[in-house]
Amino acid sequence: MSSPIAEVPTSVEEDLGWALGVVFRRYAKAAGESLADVPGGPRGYQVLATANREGPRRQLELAGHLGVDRTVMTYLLDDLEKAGLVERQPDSTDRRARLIVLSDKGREVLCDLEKRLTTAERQVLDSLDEGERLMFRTLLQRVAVRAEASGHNADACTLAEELDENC
Amino acid sequence: MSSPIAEVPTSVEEDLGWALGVVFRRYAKAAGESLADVPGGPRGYQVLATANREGPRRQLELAGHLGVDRTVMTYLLDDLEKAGLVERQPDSTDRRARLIVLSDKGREVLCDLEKRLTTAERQVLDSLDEGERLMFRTLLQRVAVRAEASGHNADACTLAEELDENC
DNA sequence: TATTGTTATACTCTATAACTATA
DNA sequence: TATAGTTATAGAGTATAACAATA
Repeated sequence: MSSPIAEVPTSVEEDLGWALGVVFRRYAKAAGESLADVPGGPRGYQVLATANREGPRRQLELAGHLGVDRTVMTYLLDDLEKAGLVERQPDSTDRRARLIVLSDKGREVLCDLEKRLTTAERQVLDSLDEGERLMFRTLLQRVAVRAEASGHNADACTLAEELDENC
Repeated sequence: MSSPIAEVPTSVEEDLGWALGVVFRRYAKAAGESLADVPGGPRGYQVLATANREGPRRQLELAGHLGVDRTVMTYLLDDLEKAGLVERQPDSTDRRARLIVLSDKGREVLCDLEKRLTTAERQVLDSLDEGERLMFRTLLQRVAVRAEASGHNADACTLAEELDENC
């Protein structure tokens, strides 16, 4: 009905960027709708999830983990704090820094949000069976963790220059 | 050195959205740097690649395939056309529409861009071995093709409501 | 001097609305 | 009346710069 393009599955070799973009946008849309009432949307959720999983972290750490600017993190936390989901607590080891901790309400809300997100995830990974889903998530997670670790200072031209493709 | 978060690989069960975001941004950054001189950057490339692979398509089709608004597509094509990489040709079956076709120069450039992108892709998928890379790309492609097909009219609440997670 | 966090500002990107020309 | 494409405008999101407090 809509676009006649890509109804024929193309070779796997091409368009990693396209596939990543489609899946990312699809998930972002589904998650955004599921979390429409959450301050900050999917990002607000990620702050809650990270603070809950990793324990109290500094704003700058959270910003790096989420891939946003520190100024964005300020606004995000303002909203979450106004909603009573997190608190900014002083860091006794560095009085410049603030540690982000979940409130009791934040923990409650987080539990509910995780259920909602499971729905969104199912929608996106609908075309995979149980085993494939696990495989996909495992590989994606590995790529992501590695990407974050080697991270923000991308070693751009370090390892590649010579390539021979059949154009 | 940078953020101490996520150096401990977390359970696969959580944070699909986080992993997708990290990998997507990582690829976008690498691709953006590789294609800095291309009109429209990675999107310009995708227009060229799609037009080459699928043959002449209408602007609206391309916009849907790339996940951008039709107005964005206009600007994008303006730049690509100015650079002599594509041409807007009349569609004999509908005089309102324009078919996007690659110029000879566009085909030349595309070949070079594909080589560059292979570098970017290697960086991103660095942590996977040969077999895992193929598996990951195959699964991702499947998810993406399905996402685009079932597509833009997401059947949001169609299949899920009941969920039991251990919070 | 460098860093954490905040605020205000500017910029980029994208979508919205109005328009032309076709159907 | 509805659709393909263009243009101008407004809005959302993001980054930049300047600041205060602390290291």
